[in-house]
Amino acid sequence: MATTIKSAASTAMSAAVQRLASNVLLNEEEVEFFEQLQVNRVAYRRGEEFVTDGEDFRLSFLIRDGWAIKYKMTKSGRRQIIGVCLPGDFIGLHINFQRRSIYSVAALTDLEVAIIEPIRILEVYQKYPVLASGLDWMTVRNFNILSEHNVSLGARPASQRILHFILEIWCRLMVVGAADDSGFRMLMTQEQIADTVGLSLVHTNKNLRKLQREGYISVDNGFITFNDKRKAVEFADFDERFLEQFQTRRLISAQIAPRETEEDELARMKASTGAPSKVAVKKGA
Amino acid sequence: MATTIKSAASTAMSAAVQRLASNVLLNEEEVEFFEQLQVNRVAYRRGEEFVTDGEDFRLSFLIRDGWAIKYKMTKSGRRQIIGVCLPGDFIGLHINFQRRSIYSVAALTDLEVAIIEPIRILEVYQKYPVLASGLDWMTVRNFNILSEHNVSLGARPASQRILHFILEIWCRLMVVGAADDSGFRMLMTQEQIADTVGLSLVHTNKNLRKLQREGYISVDNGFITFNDKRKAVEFADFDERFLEQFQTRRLISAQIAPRETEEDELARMKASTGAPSKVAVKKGA
DNA sequence: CGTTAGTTTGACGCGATTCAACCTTCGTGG
DNA sequence: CCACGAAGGTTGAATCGCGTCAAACTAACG
Repeated sequence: MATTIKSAASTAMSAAVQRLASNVLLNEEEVEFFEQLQVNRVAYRRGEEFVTDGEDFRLSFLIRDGWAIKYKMTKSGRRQIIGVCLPGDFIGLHINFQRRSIYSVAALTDLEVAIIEPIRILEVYQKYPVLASGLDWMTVRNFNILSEHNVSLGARPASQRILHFILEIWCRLMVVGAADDSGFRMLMTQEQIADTVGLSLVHTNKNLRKLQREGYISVDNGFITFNDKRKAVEFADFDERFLEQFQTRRLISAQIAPRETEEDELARMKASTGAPSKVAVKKGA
Repeated sequence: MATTIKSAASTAMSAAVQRLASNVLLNEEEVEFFEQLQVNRVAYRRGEEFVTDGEDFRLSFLIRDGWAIKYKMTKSGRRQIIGVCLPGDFIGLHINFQRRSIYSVAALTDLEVAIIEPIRILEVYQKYPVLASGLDWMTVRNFNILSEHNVSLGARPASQRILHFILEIWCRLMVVGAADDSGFRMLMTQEQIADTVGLSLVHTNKNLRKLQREGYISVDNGFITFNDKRKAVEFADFDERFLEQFQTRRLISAQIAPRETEEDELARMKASTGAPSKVAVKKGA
C-alpha cells in the first residue's frame, strides 16, 4: 500500500506542481519551468537534521518525497514541532529575510529534496506571475495551518487536538495524491505526534487508543483509516472551509496554449481559488 | 503617561511607516506614498467586531491607532486569540486569496484604521519595490510571531507563557514608539490575555500575580514595568534573536535623494535587515 | 449610589505529566 | 539461526498543573 502511494507521488509531475496546480491553472511552460527548478537534488536519511536553529540558512528546500519537521527546543528541553513538511512543501521560501534559521528541520523519513537558490525564486516572481501567485497561495495556506494549530493548542482538549491534526495531514496529503479517500499512511511516531500537538507521549498514546475505541479511526500497521469522516470532522471541530482549501482542481495544464496574451494570463489567475494575486495587475492600472 | 504614548504614535509619521522604516530604508517619496495609502479612515469602538469569521472580507485594514485581536471560536465555545494587532499592523494584507474571512477581528480599544483596497497593495508591489520589501518583511515577522506562540502554547508552562507574551508585545510596541525601555501600558484585560495564551482567566490571574511577587514585572494601573529585563527574558525563554528583529534602525528617509538610480534602490534593499527582497532583482538577470 | 466590568482569592476536581514497567517488532551480530 | 538490543507502542499508578465553581473586592460610570 505504501509503495503504491510513494510511486504515485514521484511519477511524472512533482508533488510541488500538483500543489500549485490545485490552486492555479498552469500551462505547459510553467509546469516545465517549475520542474526544472528542482533539478538540483539532495537526499537525507531518516532522522537527519539538515537545518539547525541559529545556523546559516541561505538555501531553500522543496520536498519532493518524504516528510520532514520544523521544530524548536525550549530551554527546559521540550521540543515543539512547529510544522510538518510534506511533499510539495517549501522550507525557507522566504529565506531572503533572514540570514540564520530560527528553527531546526529534520527528516522524518528518508527524504528527497530539491535545493533552490533564493534567486531562482525571485525569478519566478519576475517572469511567471501565475506561478508566483501559486507560491503566495502556499504561503497564505501555511499561515492558516499555523493558525489552526494555535487554536488546537490553546483551546482544544487532547483527543480533539490529535484527531484534528490527523485530519489536517490527510487533507494535505490528498492534494499531492499521497492519500486516498479512506485514509493514509502515518509516517510519524507517537512521540513526534505528541511534540506537534503539545501533549506528552503517554497521553497522546492513550487518546489515540481512545479515538480507535470510539470508532473515529482505525490504525493498521501505521495506516490510518477514517471510519466515518463526517463524524470525525464534527468531533475534531475541523473547519470544513479549511478542507475546501485543499480540494484539488482537476483542470491542469494543456488547456491553454503555451503562448498566450496577457489577458489570458490574468484570466487564469482570476480562475484560481480566490481573487487575482498581487502580480495580476502587472501592467493594468 | 498613556496620553503621551498615544500622541507620540499618531503624530507626523504613522505607525505603519515606522514599522517599515525599522526594516528598510525609505526615501521621502515612499514615505509619502505610504501615508497617502492611509487616507481612507474609519474608527471603531472598543469591543466592536469589524471582521466576522465566515463573512465577506474584501478590504484590508491598517491599524493607525489602538489594538485589535484576531480570534476564532471553537465549537465548545472557547475563544482562541490568534493574534494581537498593534498600530502599524495590517489585517488582511493577503486577502486576495480568500473571499471570506476565516477568523474574526474585534477592536480591543477604540480604534483608528485605514481601509485599503487590495488593488492599492498590488500597486505597492508594482511601483515601490522597497515598500514591497517592507511588506514582505512584515509577513515573515508575523509568521515568526505565530510560530513562537505555537511553541509557547505547546511547550511552555503558564507563567513563562504569560511573561513571554508580555515581552513580545513590549518588543512590538517599541518599534512603533508606543513603549519605552521600562515597560508599556497593557491594553488587554486578563481575560483577553488568557484567551491568547490558552489558559483560564483564573489561572492567568494567579500566574500574573506570581510574576509580580517574584519580581519579574510590576503592574501599576495597567502599566507593566520590567524590573529586570535580563532576568525576564531568561525566565520566559524569550528568543533574543526575536528581539533583534524588532530593533528599529535610526536611519529614516531623507538620507537618500528622492530620485535615485535603480542601483541605489537595490542597495537600500540590501541594507535592510536581511537580504534583498524578491523584488530586488526587478530587471537584473 | 447602584450597576457593570474587571481583578483577586480559595476550594475542589479533572486532565495531563511523569514514572515505571512490559510488550512487540525489527535489525544486527555472534 | 537464534540472541540480543534498540525503537516504538501500551498500560497502570501517583502526582501536579490547570480548569471550574464560587464569592468577594475594586474602580469606573451614569
